[in-house]
Amino acid sequence: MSNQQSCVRIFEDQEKIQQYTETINEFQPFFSRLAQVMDLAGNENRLKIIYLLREENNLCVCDLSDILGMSIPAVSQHLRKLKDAQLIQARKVGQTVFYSLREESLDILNSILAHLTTLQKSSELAVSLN
Amino acid sequence: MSNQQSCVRIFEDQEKIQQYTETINEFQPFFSRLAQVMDLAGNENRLKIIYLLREENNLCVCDLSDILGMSIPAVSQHLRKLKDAQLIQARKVGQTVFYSLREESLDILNSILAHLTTLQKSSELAVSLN
DNA sequence: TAAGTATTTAAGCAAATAATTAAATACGGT
DNA sequence: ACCGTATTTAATTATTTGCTTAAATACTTA
Repeated sequence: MSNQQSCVRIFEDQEKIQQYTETINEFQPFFSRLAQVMDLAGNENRLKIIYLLREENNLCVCDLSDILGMSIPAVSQHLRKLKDAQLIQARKVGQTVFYSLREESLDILNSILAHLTTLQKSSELAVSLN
Repeated sequence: MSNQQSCVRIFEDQEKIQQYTETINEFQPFFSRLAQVMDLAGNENRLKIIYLLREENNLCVCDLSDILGMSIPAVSQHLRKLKDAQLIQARKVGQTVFYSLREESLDILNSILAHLTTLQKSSELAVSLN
């Protein structure tokens, strides 16, 4: 940010801008975490994985690969990211690894997935209005 | 996907897998749109822009640049993406462009931003438990 | 302990992302 | 019509992403 040339608006409210700068700063860690979660949910395949894990707890890499038509390593790498971010957990039984959503992430993930039906409803509405 | 070699699990439920494949397929457009929105919110600076636009409707590129300490073009390009995805709208007054959240996207954006306070609360709780 | 299965890891690569800088556009006031 | 301001657009670049293929690891069973 070399180019710190503020605009020269007439009505800019320097105090308000200062205030928001501070608020943003104060909430920094939460913006960071929230963006991380949204970014993970922002990949279509990962979003489907999250959806499937909520529908059917304890799916293995294999199941997800079959359902989504993706290669095993591709699925495994997505799962790793979700696990690194503490959104899911793994449980190994024999040579099979079962994944499930973490209790602490249910809230946020459910609220994301809730919009699947919201979007569906509003698309039905849009159709019926034609 | 050349490597379509399903695992040879004993307890795989072929019917269930088939059923989920269909469900995923049926919801495809909604997964796609939801992932798009999440992806946009999954960038920390964009998430802050969304937050600021909700707090203070009608901010100009300049304001956002000042508050976030980002270059004007960087902000402008983020705004373009949000606008392309129909999440925000622009209103030009003189040479200033005021941005605001679109009515139709308030629902989903509010539900995302709600987690800022959720996360803050749970971090306070975590601290108090020490 | 050898062979087979489930999963992870590593290396490589094409595409997407987010910034920067510079130039273009649009508008207002003199 | 000219100058200054607000914003957008374009070109470039470094980084990240999501996949592929191949190899490594872990566990089960014969």
